[in-house]
Amino acid sequence: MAHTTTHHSDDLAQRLADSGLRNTPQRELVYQSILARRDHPTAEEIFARVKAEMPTISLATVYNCLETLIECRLVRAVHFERASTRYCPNLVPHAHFHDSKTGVTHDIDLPEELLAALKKLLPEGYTADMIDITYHGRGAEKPEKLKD
Amino acid sequence: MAHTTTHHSDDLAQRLADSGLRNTPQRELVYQSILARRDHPTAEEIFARVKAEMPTISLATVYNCLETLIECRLVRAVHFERASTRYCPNLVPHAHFHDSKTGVTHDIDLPEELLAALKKLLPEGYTADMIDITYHGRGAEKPEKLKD
DNA sequence: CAAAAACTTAGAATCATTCTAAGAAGAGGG
DNA sequence: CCCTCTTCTTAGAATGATTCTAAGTTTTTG
Repeated sequence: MAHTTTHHSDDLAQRLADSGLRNTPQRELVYQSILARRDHPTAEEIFARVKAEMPTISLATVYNCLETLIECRLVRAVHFERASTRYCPNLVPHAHFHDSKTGVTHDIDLPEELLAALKKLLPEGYTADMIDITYHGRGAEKPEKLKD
Repeated sequence: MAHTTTHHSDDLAQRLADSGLRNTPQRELVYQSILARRDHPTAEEIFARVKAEMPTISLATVYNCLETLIECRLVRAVHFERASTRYCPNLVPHAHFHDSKTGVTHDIDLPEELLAALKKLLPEGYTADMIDITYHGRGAEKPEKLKD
């Protein structure tokens, strides 16, 4: 089996096939444009990069391709919870659990030592004013008496 | 010093005064409406609740009051990073550090044991598909060679 | 090749949020 | 009290990211 330098493209083709999806030039290009740099581009930025190679591509297609790549687990979306901002009077440091089935969010208390451990992961000279932690998952089948 | 049941209102008045801001019926009402329940309402939901008491209040005012409350550290915004979603090809579990000075985001590796510790905080029966961790703060004064 | 299915496209639509410009309300000084 | 300055509130317009729609293309399969 000959290995080429297009290793990641093979990944893409494989993953798409696994999901019963087609490999298209647009998907390939969007994927490559994300892999090309170790940054965190927005859809608009990706659109700009990709347009240089394929001037006819549309922004909608870029969004579509990104969604496909996320489905195939080749790319992660960073702030993907794009619903409305929510406001919270609980000022004790805590995390949020977002139930993807019900849409309900509730608070999870954070022990001091965990926060300390998280802060230790930062490189020298970096300081965190706050750490935003959100779990995404499912609650218990038999719902607890926790509220939104 | 006589303590009343309007403890939280006093908090508000105090905090506003500390920041050189006025205490208004709108700010009071928005604050009370968040304290009233232990949930995570959106601006629209707060608007709806508050409108019942003060039908002339506007959505813009609700947004303004919320911003004021956040300034005074009486309320937290949950998904406040409302810029564009960013996409990231790094599939190893990692956190993000968001530099509020430069707007730059970079990856922070997460040790397995820390993830395990986070998962242990969940109540019985809760499972997390993913945990989104974002630090907000400032990088080193002498910038490292880390990229966006 | 024909028909169905999967994709792409441009532009309209949506939704949360912010901006703008004008009007009200409170604080202080005379 | 009245004036003026500053702070707030308001309605509606504007913005910006994303999604939807409807039509056109490409691919696949029979």
